[in-house]
Amino acid sequence: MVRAPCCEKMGLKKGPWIPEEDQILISFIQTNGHGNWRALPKQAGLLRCGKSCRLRWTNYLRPDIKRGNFTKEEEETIIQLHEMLGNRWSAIAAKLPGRTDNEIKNVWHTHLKKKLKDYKPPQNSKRHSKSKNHDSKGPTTSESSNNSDLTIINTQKHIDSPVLAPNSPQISSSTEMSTVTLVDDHQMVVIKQEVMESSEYFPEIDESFWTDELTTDNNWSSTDHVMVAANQELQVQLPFSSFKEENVDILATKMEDDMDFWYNVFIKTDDLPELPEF
DNA sequence: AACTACTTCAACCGCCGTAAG
DNA sequence: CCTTACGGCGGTTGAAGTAGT
Repeated sequence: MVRAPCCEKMGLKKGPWIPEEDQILISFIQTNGHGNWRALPKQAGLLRCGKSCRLRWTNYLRPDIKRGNFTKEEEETIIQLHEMLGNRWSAIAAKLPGRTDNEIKNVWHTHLKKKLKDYKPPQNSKRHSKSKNHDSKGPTTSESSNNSDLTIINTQKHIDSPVLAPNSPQISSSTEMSTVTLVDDHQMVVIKQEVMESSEYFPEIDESFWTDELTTDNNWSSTDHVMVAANQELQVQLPFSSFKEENVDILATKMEDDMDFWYNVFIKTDDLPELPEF
């Protein structure tokens, strides 16, 4: 299949949009919508190709676009989602209301990629012992709100060998270091750090290690930060429970900075009940 | 002030999936 | 089944802005 280039026709303008063009496009879409992008510029009287119009609208003129710098929470969400989804910018953008895939892509390439270089834990490598001083880090728990969607049920339940909850369905996913399991009719997720020896990374574990509450993103995606240590089990109450087993995907990704490591827990389902509006 | 190097980000390009004929 | 048209996506570009010398 060979297609003619979008703006092959002579006379179609390229390059930056001027305010007059923006106004024409906005007015036209407000009045007529944008059913057919290809036909739109002609109908609106714009010397642009449909593709250019669509891009201008979706990336810049749409009324629900959020302007300004990305918040720390947004940046963290992008990092987490990118770890999970890769360069699927539109999928990432779908979790960040008001942000466009283009914007996210730019932020990733200009800021976050660099940031992550210093930030990301080495893959598949045993780490050296580290300090147990956890008071300063953990993923922005200090900025978390009280409207967390997830609730920690219990923490610091020491287990010596891999144990799954008795009624655990056959839903689990694991990273190289952890097991994540849905239990109790999918109302709870159990994250277990295993394989490593606790003494290697956490010679002593005290109360201060655990987060008191989970952070919440500005979207429902249940991307939350959960501290879970070697051979420790953590149960987290999910904010919903009526999804179907086969549609649920859970992933715990290990994150690390120079003081701590923790897990970001992603719970993904296409079968969501009503979600809170943000 | 002038020049260069670097960064940012809006916009373009080309490919892909899908629907329609 | 094949072809075509379209919307959407991710990669890339280059102009504009900023920082450094």
